[in-house]
Amino acid sequence: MDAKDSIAPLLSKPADPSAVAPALLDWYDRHRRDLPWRAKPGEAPDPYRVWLSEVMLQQTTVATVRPRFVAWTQRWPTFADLAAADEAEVMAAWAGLGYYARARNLLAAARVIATEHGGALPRTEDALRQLPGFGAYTAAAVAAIAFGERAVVVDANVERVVARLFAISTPLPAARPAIRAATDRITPEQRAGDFAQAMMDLGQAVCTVRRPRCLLCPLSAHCAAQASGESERLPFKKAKPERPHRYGTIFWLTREGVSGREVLLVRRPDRGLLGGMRALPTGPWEEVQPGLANAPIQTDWRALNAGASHGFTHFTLDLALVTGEAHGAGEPAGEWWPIASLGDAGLPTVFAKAARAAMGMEAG
DNA sequence: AAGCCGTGGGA
DNA sequence: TTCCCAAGGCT
Repeated sequence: MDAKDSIAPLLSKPADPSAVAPALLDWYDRHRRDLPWRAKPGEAPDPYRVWLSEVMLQQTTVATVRPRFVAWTQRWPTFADLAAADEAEVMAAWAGLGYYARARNLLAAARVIATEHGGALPRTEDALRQLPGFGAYTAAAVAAIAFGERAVVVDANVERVVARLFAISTPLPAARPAIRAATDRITPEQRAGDFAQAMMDLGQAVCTVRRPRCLLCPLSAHCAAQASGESERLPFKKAKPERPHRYGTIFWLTREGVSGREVLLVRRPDRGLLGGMRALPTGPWEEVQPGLANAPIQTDWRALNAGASHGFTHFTLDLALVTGEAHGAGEPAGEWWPIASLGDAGLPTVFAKAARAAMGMEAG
C-alpha cells in the first residue's frame, strides 16, 4: 500500500465508490430483515404492497407500521379494492398513524391508477412522480423496489449513511444535493431496489443516529467518517425552532340516543391539521385559553377536572374538557355517535385521549 | 423555501 | 421530563 492509498479516507470520500454496493449487497443477502411487505429472495415484489408500505413508512417506524400494514392489506388487498373503498372508512382505518394527508392521497392515487393506468402502477420514476403522494423519495423507492429500475433512493437513513461514508460536513438540509450526488455514485445498475433496502436496513440496525455499530458495519473499510473518527457526529443538522404552546377547549356534548348514550362528533375540514378526520368539537387553538368560544350549542357547560395534552410536530396543545347535555332546541352540526362504540369512529390520537379522559370522569 | 403536517418510542 | 427522531410530501 502506498501513501496515497492510506490517506484516501481522509480525502472525504471512499477510496473506491464502486466497492460500496457489492459489500453492502453481500451483507444484505445475509442480514436482510423479514418484513410483511418485502418479497422473499427470488419472489416477485407486489407493487401494491411496496407502494402501501412506502407510504405507511413515511416518518413512521417499522414497529408501528407492521400490524397496520397487515390489517390494511387484509381489508383492501389490491389497487382495485382500495380504489372502490369509501373515503370515510379509509380515513378511519388510518386513524392513529398520523400525517392524514397520506391516506387521502393514497385513495386518490388508487383511483387514478384504476381509471387512467389500467389498474397497475406505472414503472418509471417520472410517471410515478405524477401520482398524489409520490414525492422524490417514494417515486424512486417504488421504481427501484417494485420494478427493478435503477433509481437513486434517498431517505433519512441514506442521508445519514452517505453523509458518514463521504464525511459530508455541510449541515442538513443544505447538504441534500451533495448527498444525492454521492448516493448516485454508489447506486448500482443491478439490484437498485435491494441496494436501497440494504441502505435502510443498515441505517436502522448498524449506522444508527446514536452509537453507530461501526465494528459490525460492512462498509467501515470504505467509510470516511469511520476513518476520521467522526461517525457519531455526522450528519450535522440545522437547529430547529422551538415548539410553541397552544390552548383550546374540547366540548363533550352528550345525549340519550335510541340505543344508549351518544356523543357529538364533527368532521374536520379537508385541509390542514387532522384534515378530513372525525373529531370532537373544539373551539380555536390559541396562545391563551379561549374558554367556551365556538361551542357547538349554548348550554350549561361544566368544566371537568381533566383534559388532554398532545405534542404535534410544530406545537404542543393543551385541551381543557367541558361537558354538556344536548337539549331539545337546535340540532348542532355533526353526527351523534354511540359512546359504547367510540373506538370504531377512527379518532386521531389527540381526540382518543380526550375521549378516554371524559369517559373516565363520567364513569368515576 | 421554509413551514406545515402526527405519532410513539428511545435515550 | 424532555427532546429527538422515523422508509417525506405539499405548498
